[in-house]
Amino acid sequence: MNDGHARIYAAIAAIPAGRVASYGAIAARAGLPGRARLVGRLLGETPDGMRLPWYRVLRASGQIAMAPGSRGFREQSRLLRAEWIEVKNGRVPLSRFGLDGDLDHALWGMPDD
DNA sequence: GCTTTGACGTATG
DNA sequence: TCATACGCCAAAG
Repeated sequence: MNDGHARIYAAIAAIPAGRVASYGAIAARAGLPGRARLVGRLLGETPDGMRLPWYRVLRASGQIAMAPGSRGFREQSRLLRAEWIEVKNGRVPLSRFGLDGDLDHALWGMPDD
């Protein structure tokens, strides 16, 4: 695993519970602006057993990236709702659950920057 | 090596 | 909100 992967994993792991982030935001956070696809590809390769909140990563539109109705899609919806994140038609309102949304959570929850 | 593909993003109409 | 176009780049063939 290279440094880019490690930073992407770190960025994803830094998303607070009950919050979601976009692929682009993760890439930027990992120091790889414009490499949103790299984040998606990496998650596609990530084994299910990986201890990572992959389900908190959505498209910039708030849409779940995986095919509607697929196994991953339903699993992601389930995990999100388990954290009180609202999922309607495969989509999450970023205005409320995004990192800079209305909820009174601390941003990123990571004090190291 | 070249082409295709893809858990994406932004701009534009 | 939907569609189209273009940028991006690592893997797979």
